[in-house]
Amino acid sequence: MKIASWNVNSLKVRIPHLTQWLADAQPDVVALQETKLEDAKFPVDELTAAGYHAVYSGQKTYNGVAILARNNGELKFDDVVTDIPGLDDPQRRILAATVGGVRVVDLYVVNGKAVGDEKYEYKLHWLERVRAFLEQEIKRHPRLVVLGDFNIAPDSRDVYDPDSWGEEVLCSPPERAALKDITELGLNDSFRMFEQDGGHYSWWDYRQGAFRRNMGLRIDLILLGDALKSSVKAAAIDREPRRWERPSDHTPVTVDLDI
DNA sequence: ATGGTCGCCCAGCGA
Repeated sequence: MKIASWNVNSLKVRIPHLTQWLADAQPDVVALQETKLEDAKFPVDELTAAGYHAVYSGQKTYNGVAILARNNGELKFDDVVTDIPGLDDPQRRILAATVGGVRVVDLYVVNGKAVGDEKYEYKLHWLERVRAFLEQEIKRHPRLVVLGDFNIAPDSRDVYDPDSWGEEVLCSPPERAALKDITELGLNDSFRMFEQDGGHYSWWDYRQGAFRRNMGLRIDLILLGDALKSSVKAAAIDREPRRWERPSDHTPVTVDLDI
């Protein structure tokens, strides 16, 4: 089973990129973030034509998450969750579903704007509520995959210039501690199971030719529950779609599981 | 030295 995560930064704009990438990469399950679409406008027909069905939790203009699964007759969605205890949140950032025997939790983590901003305080609160939810999820579903745009670079290897970035938002110690509280539930950063070096990023700012200069961050993660660790055959970042015309600022990340 | 790009839709915010 190949599982992917991609922040598409508007599914309406990126549907050609998504359908091309689905054809190229042939993933079984794909978590999307920043769809920026109301559910009534979700591109069901285009995705059906591409061979995928979907669950989605969207809103106008901002946020929005979706999970796609290949239409091969086996990958049905069960136990869909869009809201968690302790977060009465109109922002559509969380979507959980069971598919193919795997529990998938798609997250579009709050960006936080700047350390100390009220959005930053909300980010830390949001992450704590998500941690509590995941603690319950992994008990019920040991075969747990938590993936998405975490808006946190786990350590300095995940930042193009850690000295200049310092302890700003996406890299601040409290954010990294909140992520550690999640990974310590027994959720493993799949990319780091295969690659220890820095310089591998999943997001590059649209400005300053950041992609061309590889000035990026690795903030899109696929965390695998301990029960899935022995099944992982590969984890990768696919930079190709970031090279295409009118790209998302994020590129897809993937894992291959032998299940 | 300052501001630099997208996407939402047309003003300015969020990332």
